Amino acid sequence: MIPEATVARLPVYLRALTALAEGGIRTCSSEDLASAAGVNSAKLRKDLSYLGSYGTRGVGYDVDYLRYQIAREIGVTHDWPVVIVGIGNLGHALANYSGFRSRGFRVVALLDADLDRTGELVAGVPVRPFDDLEAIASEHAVAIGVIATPAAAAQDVADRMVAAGVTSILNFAPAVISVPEGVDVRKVDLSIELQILAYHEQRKAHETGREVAAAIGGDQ
Amino acid sequence: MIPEATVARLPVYLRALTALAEGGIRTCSSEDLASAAGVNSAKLRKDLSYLGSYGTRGVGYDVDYLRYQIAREIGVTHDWPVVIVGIGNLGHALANYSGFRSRGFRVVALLDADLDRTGELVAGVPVRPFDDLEAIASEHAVAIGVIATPAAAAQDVADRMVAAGVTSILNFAPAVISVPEGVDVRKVDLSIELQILAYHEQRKAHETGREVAAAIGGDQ
DNA sequence: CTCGTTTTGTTCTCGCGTTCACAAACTCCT
DNA sequence: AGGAGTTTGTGAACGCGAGAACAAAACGAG
Repeated sequence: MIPEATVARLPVYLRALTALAEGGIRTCSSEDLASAAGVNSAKLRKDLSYLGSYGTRGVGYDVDYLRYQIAREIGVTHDWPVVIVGIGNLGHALANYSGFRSRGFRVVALLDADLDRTGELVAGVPVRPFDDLEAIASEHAVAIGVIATPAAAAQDVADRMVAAGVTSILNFAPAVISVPEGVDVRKVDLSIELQILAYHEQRKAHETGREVAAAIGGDQ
Repeated sequence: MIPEATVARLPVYLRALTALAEGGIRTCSSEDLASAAGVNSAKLRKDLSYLGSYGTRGVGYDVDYLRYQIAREIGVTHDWPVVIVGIGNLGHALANYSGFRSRGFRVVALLDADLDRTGELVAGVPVRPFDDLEAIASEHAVAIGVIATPAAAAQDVADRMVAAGVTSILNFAPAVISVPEGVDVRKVDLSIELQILAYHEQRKAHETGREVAAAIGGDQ
């Protein structure tokens, strides 16, 4: 059993290894890979040790071999079919995102509740009515769904996805969705990320403000 | 000092409180708010206790009051100016995202290195050359920048942002960027999120596969 | 005023994740 | 072959966050 924190970093290592491979590098030390991935080398080695012993002491890791082992562990040696629901601005961006195709995912359908959009081509894939979800999910054995709808629709979409056999959901809608046991949900929320930055930014401003105040006003 | 894990949840509470307020609810218990935010009530109360004692025992929390206190703590009682660099599909989506404006952020500029885009209006804001970064940053006192460029450009953009006085960066490019001490970076990576889901999906498939194998093959 | 009910704020314990530090193992050079 | 130099894999210590459990405080009924 691989710890969740490690699982979340494996894709980062995979990307770093791919970058190294594209740079023509065939072997790397844990130090090299760690700095490419933005973590420290002890953590990297421990993470990799959960997968097995794929390195050679005194030498390092074979880039291609390790890359394959991580890809296999994550499960992206073959493509996963994915449906995207909600073809607004974000849905468009996701459909066009080339990183999906190149990293183990294939967008098999774009769905939107707005029937005026039906037939529109986005990134070469036609938009279809949301009601086609069940047919598409069973036809392509879709296990992963992406929600890019407004918040109000998110729970309904999630329910329908689960009923259609989807067991992993990536939710971009700014809403908390509840799903049955056994279904995984990951949430990406743009404005929450910004608010977290704002908090730290405010603290920095406070700090300097205090320093300035102290410098000007002295110790009153 | 508020723990980082708590800081990351405050925006979720803020959003849940806003939803409750819009539903006309003026008072709520920790249990109510916790379920709206998708956490358990003990954790919620502990998180809120870091801010102060804003509840009333036996009664609960005043929705508007608590909302203001959290907004103040996060620092979104006033708007933060934000620049977005890279107006591709994702940049478009971000510029159009209404959640920014309504949650304490104001997009003051859209920048793109491709001069053919200059002047194009996106969500009412004109696209300007990337070289205007310094002028815009100092004019509007921009502290927060968003990177929505391809991976190859991310580090350069980050360096320029830091030089222009940006001290918080939200990075959507699939690349690790390094910044000096004192600059905060948060990373949002779409394909990494999907890969994490893929890992769990594969494990589920394995599980059922084993169960099926066991059911068919017996205990050999 | 007193007692029972409700709900917060806080203490305590447990488990996970991170990091340090080092032994084991491999290469290279002499 | 042997020793010096590298680098991995892992055991142990430490710190942080999650959750349970409870005491303190407010409210309302009689």
